[in-house]
Amino acid sequence: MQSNLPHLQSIFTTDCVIFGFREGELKVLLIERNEYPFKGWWALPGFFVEHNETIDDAVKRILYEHTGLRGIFMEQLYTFGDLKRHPQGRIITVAYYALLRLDDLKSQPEPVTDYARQAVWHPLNNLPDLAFDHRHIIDKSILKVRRKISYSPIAFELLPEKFTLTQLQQLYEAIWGRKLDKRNFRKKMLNYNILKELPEFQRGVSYRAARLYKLDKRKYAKVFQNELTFSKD
Amino acid sequence: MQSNLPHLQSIFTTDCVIFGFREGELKVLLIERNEYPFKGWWALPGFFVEHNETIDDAVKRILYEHTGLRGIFMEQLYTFGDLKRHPQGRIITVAYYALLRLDDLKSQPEPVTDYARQAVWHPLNNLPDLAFDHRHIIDKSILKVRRKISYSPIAFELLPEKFTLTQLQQLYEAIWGRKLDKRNFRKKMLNYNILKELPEFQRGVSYRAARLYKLDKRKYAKVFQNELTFSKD
DNA sequence: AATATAGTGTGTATTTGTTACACTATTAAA
DNA sequence: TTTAATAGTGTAACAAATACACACTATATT
Repeated sequence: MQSNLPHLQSIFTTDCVIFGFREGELKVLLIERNEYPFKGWWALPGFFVEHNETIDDAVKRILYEHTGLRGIFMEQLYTFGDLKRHPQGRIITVAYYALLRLDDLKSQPEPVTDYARQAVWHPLNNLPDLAFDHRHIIDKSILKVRRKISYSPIAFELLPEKFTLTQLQQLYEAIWGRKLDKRNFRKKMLNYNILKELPEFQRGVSYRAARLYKLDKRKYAKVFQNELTFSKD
Repeated sequence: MQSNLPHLQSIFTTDCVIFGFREGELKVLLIERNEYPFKGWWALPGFFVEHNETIDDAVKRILYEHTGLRGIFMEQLYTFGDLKRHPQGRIITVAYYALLRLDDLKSQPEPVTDYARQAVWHPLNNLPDLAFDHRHIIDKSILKVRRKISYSPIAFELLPEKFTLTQLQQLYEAIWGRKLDKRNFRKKMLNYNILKELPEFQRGVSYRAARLYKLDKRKYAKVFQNELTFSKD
């Protein structure tokens, strides 16, 4: 079936917007392309989808290659099929976004693939020019994440297992791009009843020791039964 | 580029969940397939995407072929790429949903295409068995529409230009599958400030003449600047 | 002609959620 | 030990969502 109908054949790829959070700001993992077109440009990690491979599987592969991790939160974003998005003909891309705990990374990401010269975390607010329509894809991802964290607290996927409420608030502020009221934020978060207060405190980061919390996954699942996808199989 | 890399070639299609609203219930347009596989089964209208055609364009084509109308509200839903969704090999489908004013239809839909034997509006609550994973696609569409009408009043796309608040409420009730309080519904809708009260009344439908409203498109656009896509170019 | 019915139409009280706002306790660094 | 930075806490005003009860009218049935 693959070869009979050449005018119906299409090549397609996935591109993945991988978000991380560090130093109070959102980061995106970009690769420097080592292939034409756009050789030397920054781009989203992504690759072709094989004809015997699920799209999800292709994304999981890309995530693993770039992070060495499995079980990363990921979700399909949108499929882009403009005729001119790729200079060499119409290539469709199914874009995903993923949320990553940067603390889980052992080291700086080193791309296993050879289509990339390097992979670097870029602050979202200061992105270089990007290949193809990748800037557009990132913008669309942010909008999605922004909307989604207001009805499903996926933000936790960006934090270490144990976190302070201040960290959580800074994360929301980074995603929404505006300051939040500390007391109101805490009230609301604790009212969700999905956080477990830990006996421990975080020391050394700030002047005063800060209470640590972690996500209560049972209650979390109860309240937000939206099927969240993770890149582990 | 199309023929060099056979293992990267995939065939893909779009499938379109076309919703309508009549007699107080949501309807979905289904076709009876005239081709194998699943010949004789009910399925979503959809077709192959040509390699020199935008996905949006393919959907617009399908919408026009089945309704004779342009300018229908449509939005991309999700891209399905399971290996087993099509018995003859992996065919990716980009699913869209569309909202249609049934009153705009001149006549019963007659498929121009010959892959369909007939096209029939089915009540959403009583669907036949469907080909492929089309049932799954429909379910996902409903969830999307349900969520979307709470933050963006796309429901108007299903109503005639002039409508009563009762009709609007019945539509919301059909989409959400639950009764709403009449007074609260009216209050909320009128508070959006996107409805224009008409001097006219609707007679003959109910015992009492009912006030007609129409959408104030300027204010609507101001408040909900979410890029809504319509199938006109 | 009387009556039942289904639909339209309106206001208020209650609850719930959102926002605004200021001080003390603790720790680190000078 | 003094200074500066951050953690942590409660309440009042306001806005929004919800619950709730009744009056009116056109039509259909008896």
